[in-house]
Amino acid sequence: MSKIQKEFYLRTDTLVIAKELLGKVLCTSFRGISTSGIICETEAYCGTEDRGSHAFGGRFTERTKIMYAEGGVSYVYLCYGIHHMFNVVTHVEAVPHAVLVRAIQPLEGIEHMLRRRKKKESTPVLGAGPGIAAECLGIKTKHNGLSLTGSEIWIEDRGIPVGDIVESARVGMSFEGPYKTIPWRFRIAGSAYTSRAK
DNA sequence: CAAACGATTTTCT
DNA sequence: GAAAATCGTTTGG
Repeated sequence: MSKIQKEFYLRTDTLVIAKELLGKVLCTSFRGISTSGIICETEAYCGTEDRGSHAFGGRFTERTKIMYAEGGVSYVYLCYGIHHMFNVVTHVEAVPHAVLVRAIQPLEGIEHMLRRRKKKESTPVLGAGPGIAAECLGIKTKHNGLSLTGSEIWIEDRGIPVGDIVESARVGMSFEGPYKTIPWRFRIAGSAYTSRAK
């Protein structure tokens, strides 16, 4: 197993990074509890031109400033007051690109995931969705800004074969224009662990 | 300081 | 298929 290094995230083509993250293993280790899962679905948010991005138009606030940091850190954001979204910040400093992890296939620590989700075994797709994938791994807003090359959150390349990648429009875009339908959502074809297609 | 809203999920009909 | 749950961030007064 090899942990992905900072150079991976510093590259400038966020779409390529989003696709390459598919099949990688997202790992967390908080307070001695370790969980991990294969990334099955991602979504790219690219900079100030992207209407769907929090950094659209160059917005720079307390919440979004972490997107302007150097690639290789986490951006965790609470949505609808309920769900934690886990993003990977990419690109060099001052360019607000990020990749949202939308779905994982649970690998290790599944019993912890079930406890966090308050489920027995009722949900067949434990990590299929941006909010619940983060919840499975125990990621909360307090983990915003953590380095992905540290010892609490990291991503490994275990050489898992990916196969075909399906591109589609992003979800939750409540505006009109080209960025509403641009295919910046990527998922592993045929995976049962991705969130449902629209 | 108050008000509106969101990169969603779950549950009920 | 539709509606509710729920709170930090953002925006306006």
